[in-house]
Amino acid sequence: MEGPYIRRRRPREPGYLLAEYYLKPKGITQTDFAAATGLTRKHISSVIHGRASITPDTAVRFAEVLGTSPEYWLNLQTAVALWDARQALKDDPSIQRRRFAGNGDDGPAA
Amino acid sequence: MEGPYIRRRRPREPGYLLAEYYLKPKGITQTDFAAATGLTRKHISSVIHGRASITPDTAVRFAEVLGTSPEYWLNLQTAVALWDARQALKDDPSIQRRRFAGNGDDGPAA
DNA sequence: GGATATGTAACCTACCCGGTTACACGCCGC
DNA sequence: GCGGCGTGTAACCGGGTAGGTTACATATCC
Repeated sequence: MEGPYIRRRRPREPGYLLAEYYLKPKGITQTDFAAATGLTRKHISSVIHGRASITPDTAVRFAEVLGTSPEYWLNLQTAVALWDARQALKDDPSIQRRRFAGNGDDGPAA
Repeated sequence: MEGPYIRRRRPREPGYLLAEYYLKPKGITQTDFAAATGLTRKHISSVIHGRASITPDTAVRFAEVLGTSPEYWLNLQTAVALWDARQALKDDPSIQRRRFAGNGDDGPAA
């Protein structure tokens, strides 16, 4: 194998999962969910459409209302953010890759 | 038991672990590490002292240079951020807790 | 006295979270 | 037709913060 496993496709936005697997099945409107979380209707809409991301604050609010764990929502978000960061830095020459990696595969010691 | 397990004390800053378990043991200076990651010396110092947090961008840079996973650094950071968010929202009245929680412990169905 | 490593302050730019207000559209029931 | 509801979205704003530049101070070691 060559290198760590990296998703080929961008992970789903957490907002998609919120709408598809929580709000829709339970028949919860965005308006009601906004009221329950203490956020604005507009902000919930932004999250669902991927224009706003899940912050720690948002994750705790979602978790408290839905009875899930905050880590669940936050991990979904960081997966997306990490994927984006990897893409952006893929060939960035300002990084000296494996410069201080633990094992001695940085060439012969001589 | 009552409620989810929550750390009593704030998790360690990832910067502390960077300095204590990576830079110091390997004899890497902040200056060299900054050069290797493509960040500024000042910014590395800020991360180590908890004045700047690990973003996805930073996590990827650290991982590439040290040969670890980006998730490692990012998870350390989100653990701290989540702890802070939980504290800040602990008694926030704008959240309707368990309003849409799945199981029916929201009272008798009458 | 030099060079090196670090902390830190002031200042700046860019980004983005989350809010407010307002308008437009589609659907439903009357 | 018309009003209410749920939703999308645009414009605008305040505040926070990532990360940079420059500069100065300190401590250590040669």
